[in-house]
This record gives sequence, C-alpha cells and structure tokens, in this order.
Amino acid sequence: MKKQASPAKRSTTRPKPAPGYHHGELQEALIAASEAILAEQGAEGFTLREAARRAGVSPAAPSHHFGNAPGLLTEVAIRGYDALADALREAASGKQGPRDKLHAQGLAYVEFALSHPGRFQMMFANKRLVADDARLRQASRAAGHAFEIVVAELVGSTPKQAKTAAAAAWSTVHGFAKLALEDKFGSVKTDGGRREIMMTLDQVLNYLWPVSGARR
Amino acid sequence: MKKQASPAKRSTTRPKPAPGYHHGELQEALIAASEAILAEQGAEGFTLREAARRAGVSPAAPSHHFGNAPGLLTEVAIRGYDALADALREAASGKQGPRDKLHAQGLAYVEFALSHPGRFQMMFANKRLVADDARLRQASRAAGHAFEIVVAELVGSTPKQAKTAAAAAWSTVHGFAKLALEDKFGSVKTDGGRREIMMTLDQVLNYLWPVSGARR
DNA sequence: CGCTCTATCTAAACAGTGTTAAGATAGATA
DNA sequence: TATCTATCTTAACACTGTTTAGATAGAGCG
Repeated sequence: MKKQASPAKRSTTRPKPAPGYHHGELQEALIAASEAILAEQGAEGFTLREAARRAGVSPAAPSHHFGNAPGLLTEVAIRGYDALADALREAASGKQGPRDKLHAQGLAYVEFALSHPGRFQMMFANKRLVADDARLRQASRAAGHAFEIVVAELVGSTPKQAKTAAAAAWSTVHGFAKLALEDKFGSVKTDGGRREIMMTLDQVLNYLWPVSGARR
Repeated sequence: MKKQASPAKRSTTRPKPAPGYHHGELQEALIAASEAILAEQGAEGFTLREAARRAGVSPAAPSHHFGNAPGLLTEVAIRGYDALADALREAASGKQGPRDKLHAQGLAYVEFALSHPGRFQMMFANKRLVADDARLRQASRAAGHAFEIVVAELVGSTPKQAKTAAAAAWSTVHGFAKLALEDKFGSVKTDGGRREIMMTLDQVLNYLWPVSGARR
C-alpha cells in the first residue's frame, strides 16, 4: 500500500506533487486537502471534488481509496478525535488536582472547537460520516475517555456516578462550544470576541465545577 | 418578493390544494413541506427541490417567496425557536421553585431536540440559514430568554452572574441534546434508548443543579 | 364588462455536486 | 521481458440551487 516517492527519473516535465497516474501518497494528500478545506471553508464548504482538485486528481480518484465522501471524511474525523484526545490529556497533565484538571480540559475542549471549527463540526456530523465505522467509534470513545478518567478521579467511586458526571461535563463544554460556534454568545469571529468567549467559559466552568470549596 | 398580506377580502375563498398557477398558500405549503422533510429525513435530507415537489410547484417557485433555500429554512427555524420557547415556558409554568423550573426546562429542551431532530439541528445550522436575519435572531434570543428568566430567579441578583448561569444551563442541555443526537450516549433511536437517555439527563441535571440543598 | 397591471408560477438552462462504469496507464512481479 | 494488478482518468448520470425569460391568472379600475 504505502510507497515512497520515486525521484523523477526520465521525467517528462511533470511538476512535483502528483506526477502522472500513480500519485503515491494520494490518501494523505486527500486527507490533507480535506482538512485544509474544512479549515478554510468550514464543514459546509467541503466537497469531494474540491478535495480531489487540490490533490491534483480526478473526481473519481478518491473512491478507490475511501469508497465515497463519508469514507474520506471519516478518516479526517478519526484524526480529529485523536487530536482532541491528545489535547484533553495534555490539558489534564498540566494540572494537579482533579478539579483543576477538569477545568483545564474544559478550556482545552472549547479551545479545540473554536480553533478548528470546520473539523470539529464535521467530527460530530454523523450523517456525513460512516457513523458505525469501528475505528471512528473507537477514536470518539477514546476522546470521551480522557474526560472520564479525570471525572472518575473527581467524583466518588461508583462507575455509574462517574459516568453521569462525565456526561455532564462533556455536555457542558460541548454545548458551550456548539453554541459559541453558532454565535449564540456574541461574536466569536473577532479575536476580542474569542477572548471574551473563553472568559465566559471560564466563569461557567467555575460556576458548575467550582475549584474552591465554596459553592455559588 | 415579499408578499403583502392581503387577507381574503370578500373573495372566493380559495380551497386549499389550489392547483394551477396561483397556489394561494404556497408559503405555508413550502414551510410545511420543509418541516415534513426535516421530520422524515433529518436536516441533511432537506432539498429545496423536494420541498417544491411536495408543495406541487416548480423548483423555481420558492425563490419568489423566500429568495433562496436559506430564506425558506430561516422561516422554518424561526417557527422552531418559537415552538422551543413555548415548550420552555410551558415547562417552567408547571413547577414552583426556580430549581424545579430549571430542571423541567432542561428536560423539555432535550425532549424538544429528540422529538424533532431535523428541525432542531437545522435551527442551529447557521450556515444554512440567513444567520443575521433580524426575526431569526429575535426568535433565538427569545428562546434563550426563557432560560434566563428562570435562572435569574435561581441565582443572585447580578445580571452578570445570571448571564453566566444561563449560559451554563443552556450549554449543558444543548450539549447533552447534541451529543445524544450524534449517538454519543448510546442508541437514541429505539424508544427504550430514548427513555434511558432521558433518565441519564435527569441524573445529569440533578448532579449539576441539585434540587435539594445537598451537593453531590 | 373589458382592460390593464402585477403578483405568481413555469420552463429551460447553467454550473456544480457525488457516484459509477469502462478504459488507460504504470509500477511490481514473475 | 511479459504479464498482472493497483491506481487513476474519462465520460456519463442523476441530482442539486439558482437565474432568466416568459406564461398565466387574479385584482383593480375605466
């Protein structure tokens, strides 16, 4: 499957990236192109043909590697979930107590969403993905698991209780991110607005998951 | 484009299906058709042509009334927000204390989302709507306001604090609804799954906004 | 009543989409 | 060297939203 780029031997003036028929790294090129489109145009701006265009291949080429558009997007979403899980683990690792960890994860979650809106939205657009893909589900659960670990540390021992608390935490930050992206909290477009949004989130998190002992 | 509401004066009361050229109630028919599509196929399943087809008109007909697809969907979304606001007010009116009211509103919010997934998703799909439409923004704020009223009653007096608390409450239920719709909490398709989801939500709400004085 | 006026709708076309079938090509293999 | 197979292209199909020009019908007015 994988192959390496062969140096243009007797090259017939083929430029650089996609010489002739065998692209060589078309999968990666298509995924990268898709991520670029999502970053530039958002989730609604993605088209399979545009991804193929950017990769320098015909519109039919992607089908040989990903089957169809959801197939390609699923691969993109998987990488998105991996990146999200990394960000959540990273955020927690920088703090000590479970409350601080959860707080940091909440900030990291929304930061992730606002920094990569298109990819984030696509990750949660089941209808555009192969929703029952095993690897996708696994990647999604892994990201959720990063939450659960910290939450389990925070709340009591009961797994049931931890599950509920994790659902609560995830719901809050996910809802906040979604509402912010749909402009329900004021402009998130400007840098100033973005800053304000994150401050609001900080207050929300402090309100729901107070770090100090005092409650409200 | 914008029709003037000429109430049927003395005129020949147009029946309803209205074949031929002048449909008579095309706007309502298109909105109803759109809502039906959203109910049957979800937000991704909507197409302007299908809406026109169901209303029995040509694909170009909607443009005369709504300009374009986002224009029609905006009208649908406005009605959705109105219905949501009603549901939230209704839920609150059935309870006494602010905590019980907020709890009931949370349940009603998710109930609304799970009962009308397509419409709900469309309501928050800014890219498919005329996001800066004045009436849409007003309807959206009205729905949010239904939350704020109860929250203000619950928390202290500071408007700033109430704003934060309302954002927290809205984020939680919105995130829960979104995650449930994207199947992150287990099957929501079956009635049994639906029931289980709502029980989880109940626990989440009890966890974040405890009705009793005891905290966790 | 007849005439115009205007809102309403259709027909046709255009550019774009995802997907498929059949064929061309090139790298790997024997 | 000849064949094999993965890879990619070309061409087509059935869709989509939108625009333009034209047809129709109902309302208002003489």
